[in-house]
Amino acid sequence: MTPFAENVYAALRQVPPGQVTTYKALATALNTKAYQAIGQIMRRNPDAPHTPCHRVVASDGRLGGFMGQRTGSAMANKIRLLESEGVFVQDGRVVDFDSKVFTAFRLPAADEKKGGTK
DNA sequence: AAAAAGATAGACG
DNA sequence: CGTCTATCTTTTT
Repeated sequence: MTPFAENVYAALRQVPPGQVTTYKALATALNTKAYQAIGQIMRRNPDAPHTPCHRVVASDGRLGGFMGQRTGSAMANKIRLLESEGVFVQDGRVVDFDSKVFTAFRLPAADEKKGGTK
C-alpha cells in the first residue's frame, strides 16, 4: 500500500452515499495535481471494494471511465449501484451533479496517522 | 532502475 | 468545438 493511495482512500471514504466527488477535488484535497494518479490508483483499486471508485466522477460530472471502458453494459451495472445510493446517472452524466459533488474533504494528508489517542 | 501507461484537467486555436 | 500539453503515481520489463 502506498502512502499516496492511503490518502486517496481516506478522502474518498469521506464521501457520503448519495454524493460523488471528482478527481480534481481529491487531488486538491491531497494538495496535488495528479488527477490521473488518483484515477490510476482507482483502476487498480488495491482495496476494492472498500474503495468506492464508482463514486468518483470527472470534473464535468461524467462517469469518466471505470472498468477500463467508458461504455458497455457492464458500466450500466455500476450506474445502477449509484442509483441505489441516490446518485442518478443519465447519458453517462450524473444528474444534479453540481449539487452532489462533495469537495469538503478533511485533508487526510494532514495527519491521519491514526495513532489513536496518543 | 528505467520506461511506459493511466479512469484527468486546463489552456489554446 | 477540437486538439495538445502538464501533472503524479503505479506497474511492468
